[in-house]
Amino acid sequence: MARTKEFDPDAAVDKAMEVFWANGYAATTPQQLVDALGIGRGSLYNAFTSKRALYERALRRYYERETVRLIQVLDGPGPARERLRAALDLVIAAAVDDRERRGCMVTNAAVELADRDEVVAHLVRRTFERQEAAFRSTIEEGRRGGEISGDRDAAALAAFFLTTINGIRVLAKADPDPRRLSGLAETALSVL
Amino acid sequence: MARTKEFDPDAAVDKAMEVFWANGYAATTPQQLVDALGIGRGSLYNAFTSKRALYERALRRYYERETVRLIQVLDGPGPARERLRAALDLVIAAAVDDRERRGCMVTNAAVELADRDEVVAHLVRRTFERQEAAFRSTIEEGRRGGEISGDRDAAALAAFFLTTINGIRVLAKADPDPRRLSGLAETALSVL
DNA sequence: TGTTTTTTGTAACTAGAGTTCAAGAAAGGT
DNA sequence: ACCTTTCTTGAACTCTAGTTACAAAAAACA
Repeated sequence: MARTKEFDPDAAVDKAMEVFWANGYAATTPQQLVDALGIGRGSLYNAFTSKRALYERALRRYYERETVRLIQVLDGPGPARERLRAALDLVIAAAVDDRERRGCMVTNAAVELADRDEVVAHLVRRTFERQEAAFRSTIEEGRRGGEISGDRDAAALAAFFLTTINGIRVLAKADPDPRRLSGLAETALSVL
Repeated sequence: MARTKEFDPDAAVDKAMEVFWANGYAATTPQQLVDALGIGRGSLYNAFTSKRALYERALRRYYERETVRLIQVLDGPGPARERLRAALDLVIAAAVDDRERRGCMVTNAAVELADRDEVVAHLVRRTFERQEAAFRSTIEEGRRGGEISGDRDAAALAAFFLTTINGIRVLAKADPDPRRLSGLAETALSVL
């Protein structure tokens, strides 16, 4: 019938994700992609159509791979308050361990592209919505269990936490100081 | 002695600032700059050396022009608490009124370049530090006046507000909904 | 008015971006 | 074994980025 692909497209998207994540969209060149994926230019374009299309797949992959981790922590077991803390700690740990300071690819996409690319904007919004929803249900649980008092509504608090993690990612780009970032988490949690 | 420039370099930097602000660094082309500044390529490079150098000047100009507004509000008259609210409102109003969703050029620079460009990182840090300092002294004033109770230290709160405004700017890139953003300010202020 | 110095506009240049294409190679069905 | 199809490689192509070179012009001042 037909020749079979010599590379694994799924693995290739993972590698492309790393490149775009580290460099952003505009600053990434086809050459970098070719080098990182270890395939020829022809195969690259045959398999992925265009830089733009590959970026989109990479961003979706990032969502599946990285973004869910936050949600898993929030949806996990344990007291709601501790889960919220764990979620912030996860974001901080990711920023601190990130030697190249690539940050979060969704945050990066939001800032670099969301204002000019409707598809990217949509993807970013979707990601934010899911994270926000996870924050929200955790807060609601904590409220029901009497663990979280306060009177502020859960939706507002969820949006607030989403803002906080994005703010942390921006600050960490300039100054990924663990102590400073931990203090931020502490302060943010005090709204509860 | 020598011929004089036909264009105003200061005004040119302002225009360059607008272009970089709207498009980011990598996505901005010399052609766009030439068009926006209304000068020839020769003059552009004669006066500003390189795209990179012009970007740096544009970013510094942005700091002088836009960033001080926040600080002015915080350093202004009135009760500390109201000044903090006014500062958040300023950020939100800027985001909402920003039809092109260019966001804040410093936030954009932080995300796009701070991880690879030490000079930009330094500029961003400097900007953040000043804003943070303004938040801090406002909080300390409020504390002294008994207006702001709480026990959390002013430095931590200032860093927290800095995080919040950057988070707001990221969210606004994807979804600049005034109501949502106002709720965020409300929630953030409740830490006091 | 001439000299000097800098600007200006335009052309030119190199490098690489982003993509396409032609020719051969593997896979599998008949 | 052959045919078809899809893959691979690598060269090739176009276009523009980013910068430089240069000749003409124009302002300042002697």
